[in-house]
Amino acid sequence: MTQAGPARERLVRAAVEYVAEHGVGERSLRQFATALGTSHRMLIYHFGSKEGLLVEVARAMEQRQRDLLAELDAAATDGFSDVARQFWARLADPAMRPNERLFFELYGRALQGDPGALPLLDGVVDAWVDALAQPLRRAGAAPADARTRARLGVAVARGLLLDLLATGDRAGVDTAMEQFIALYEMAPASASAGSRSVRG
Amino acid sequence: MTQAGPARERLVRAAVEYVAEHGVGERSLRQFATALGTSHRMLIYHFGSKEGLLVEVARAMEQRQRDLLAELDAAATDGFSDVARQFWARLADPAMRPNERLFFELYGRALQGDPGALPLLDGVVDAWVDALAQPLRRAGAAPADARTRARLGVAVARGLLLDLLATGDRAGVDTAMEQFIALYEMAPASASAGSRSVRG
DNA sequence: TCCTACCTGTACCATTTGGTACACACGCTT
DNA sequence: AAGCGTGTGTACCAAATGGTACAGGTAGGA
Repeated sequence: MTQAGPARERLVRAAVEYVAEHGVGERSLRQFATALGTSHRMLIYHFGSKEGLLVEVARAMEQRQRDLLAELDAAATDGFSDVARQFWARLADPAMRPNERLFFELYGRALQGDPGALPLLDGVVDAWVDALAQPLRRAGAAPADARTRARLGVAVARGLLLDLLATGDRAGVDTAMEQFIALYEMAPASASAGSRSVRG
Repeated sequence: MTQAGPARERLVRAAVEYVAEHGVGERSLRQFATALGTSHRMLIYHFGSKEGLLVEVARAMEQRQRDLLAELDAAATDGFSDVARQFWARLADPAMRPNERLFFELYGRALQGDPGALPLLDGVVDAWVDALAQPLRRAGAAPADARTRARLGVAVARGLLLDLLATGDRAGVDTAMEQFIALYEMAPASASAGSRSVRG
């Protein structure tokens, strides 16, 4: 049904770029086709179905996320707080907003079971926790604590990005992020929680 | 074009309930109609258009959020950390997940400009920051710091809910939330950051 | 009784939807 | 030359889409 080849690769790249900028919305196969400079016939040929196209776009999005992360992790030199600050500055950069809008749109659809977006959920948390926990352990955190802290960090970043995308208040979210980072700098070195349980 | 009346109220309630459980997805006006026990003709009559229906659903969702918040705020007796724990326990409760799935689905659509979801963005951050900053000031925080801390708290809650909805790992997100709350308990009382800027 | 507001069903509309059938062209091997 | 994998255009399909026209029902007030 679906095909492989250079033409397909080109289409995937074009689709990711287009969708990042314009979103998925209620766009039809034909609308995608004309926007991508091809025909709906070709999209069916290469991806089998509309859903197949969206799955591919979602997968490619995941890959972009990972690439950005790897890039930043490789360039790390200073202490972890500074890495976090640089990381956040990259995420909050206006140039990234189309990507993040798409990310949250697909995330939301995936949570509702949309088969065209579900692949995005694969490791959408764990992959980042793994990648963030590593530098934290290097900075001296105990393994279990590093994972918890990484998980919290991912949540803070995503929550503040949701805020930023809705309000556009860069200064406000920057201040909040700075408070978060500063909290760890002020707290006792091994700020391990989790021994105390959250009550219902 | 659009009408007002008890029948409409009934439809809005039914629509919110249905959409909370099944999401918006690509559902057609007719699918909504039969699911709501009415005809697509009636939805057009009461809401003018499909989009009008979704706007109303989004508005009602916002209201539900506020109601939950007000309820918890009114019942507050202990220190803020305990209020936060109770609050989180409510948010993380499995019964709330359909609502939260819908919230994030609509949030994502709104970020992409979907006119049927845009009303959700109105005060989607500020209303919560206002409501959280108040008990924080009562607990002794300086006004500006209370707002920053509230904003960070909203981000943490939303980020961890995204995590929870994707992974289902209640224990993991609970631990992360507990670490976040504990951070403020361990840090110096007036943990005001923001004097230091995030570099680009 | 008539009027008006609210509510609803049937039938219909043009347009668009995702997907298919089929013919065809290119470049490469055999 | 023949065959093959890859790619593409045209034409078509049944089904579904959002929305409308129109007719009518029911209640209450004048």
